[in-house]
Amino acid sequence: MTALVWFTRDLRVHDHPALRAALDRHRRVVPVFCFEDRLLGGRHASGPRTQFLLECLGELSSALADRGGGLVIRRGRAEEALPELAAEVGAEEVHLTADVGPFARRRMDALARAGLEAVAHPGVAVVDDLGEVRTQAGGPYTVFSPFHRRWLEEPRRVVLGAPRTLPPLPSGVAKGRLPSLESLGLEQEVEEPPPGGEEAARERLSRFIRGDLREYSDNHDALGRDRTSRLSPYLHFGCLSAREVEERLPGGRGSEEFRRQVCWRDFHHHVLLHFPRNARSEFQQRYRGSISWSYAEKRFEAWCQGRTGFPLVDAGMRQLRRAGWMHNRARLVVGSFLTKDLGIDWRWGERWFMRLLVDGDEANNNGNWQWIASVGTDPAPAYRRIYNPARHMERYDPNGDYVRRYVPELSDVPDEHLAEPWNMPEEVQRGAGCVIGADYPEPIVDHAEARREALERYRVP
DNA sequence: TTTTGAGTTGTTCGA
DNA sequence: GTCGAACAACTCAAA
Repeated sequence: MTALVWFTRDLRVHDHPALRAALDRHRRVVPVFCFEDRLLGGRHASGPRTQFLLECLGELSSALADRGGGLVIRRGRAEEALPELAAEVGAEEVHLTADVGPFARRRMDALARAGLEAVAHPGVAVVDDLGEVRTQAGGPYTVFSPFHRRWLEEPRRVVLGAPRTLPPLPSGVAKGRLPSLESLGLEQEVEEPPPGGEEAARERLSRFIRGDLREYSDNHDALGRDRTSRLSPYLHFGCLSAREVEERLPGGRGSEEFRRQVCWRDFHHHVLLHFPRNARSEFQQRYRGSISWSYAEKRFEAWCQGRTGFPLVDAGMRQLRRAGWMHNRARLVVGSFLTKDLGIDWRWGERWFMRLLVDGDEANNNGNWQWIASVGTDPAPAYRRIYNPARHMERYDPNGDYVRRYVPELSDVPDEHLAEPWNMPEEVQRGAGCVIGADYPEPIVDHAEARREALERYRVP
């Protein structure tokens, strides 16, 4: 008996329930990854993320080969390529890790229609059956805190080790080759991307647990220090299982806080599972079609390029361009700025993030964009989510380390003018080599005025 | 069914 | 500079 193991966003050998189940039940196991043009060229296409994916796959392939097996690479629609491969190797079922997005779920249905039995296993979230976490009334949760309380009580599965050995691939099966990024029609737009792969992921997790986790509660919001885990890309592609991450937390205040952040990931996945239409429209019905979003392209472009004239916003956006990643606190500030100060449709911001973020994840990205746009699951009123970039800089980047790292024009601006450089007297501007309007942009909006207009927009009957 | 407590991460204004 | 109040009433989830 032969089975396929279809890898999607679970690119690891440790703690992999689908792989383990296939090995337990079948003598021959054929691991496969399928490049889908729909994903590579669709609205979530991304050069940086695909490059990261290629690195993960290269390493996964070696890890499987080191254990006696291998990874088959195919190109095309899964519901065509997988039944084809199944026929080649005489497999009747395919094991995979269940996912929550609308696309992943449609794809799984298509596979069933194509006549290949698909067996889904847990492995993306911490909790096994996210859809079955229910309120007492039997419905899905839409507020984080009650979800979190319940989530802490949910049963957990046992963390699995990596298999020691794997059966060899059937002789004669075409293994296929990893494509190059260029051949996929994509380019690496990011200068300093994180390295992909399970090894890098496990190394980073260990380092985080030994180091910054202890002081995580106090430091995770400090932009200049940047003591976050940076595990998000690895969690997105499943180089690490979220369940194993949780299991390895040693306890204590930092662990509690970090675990709560991991719970947000499960929460966003839970919400998207139950409300797939969120992928395209507002979770809150009262805001669907009732807010007149701006589509001002020049302003959007200024935001994308980090040239808004607000140092913290620009630093965040340039970090995204440079690293394919942005500090969470900065994501909130740039998100608030785009949707509240510029009044631009949150979907534009969501799309730009998906293009550059190595950790770009439909559930998390959509959930967080809707949250900061005040159209999602956040119960707080919009006026509490209009962030002042200057106040945020004073609070979370008081020495300007973060801003100066990513906005070099401002390196010599004195601390007291860094949050609002447009208020610098002219001779100070010249002294700092930063003339506003020449070396660094004028602010593209007046925040106080933009705030008043935003409050108007959200005043929906 | 009704009631009750609570809701990630704020900002501004005026005393 | 510091502090408390206002922002605007609403909906979720559990008891």
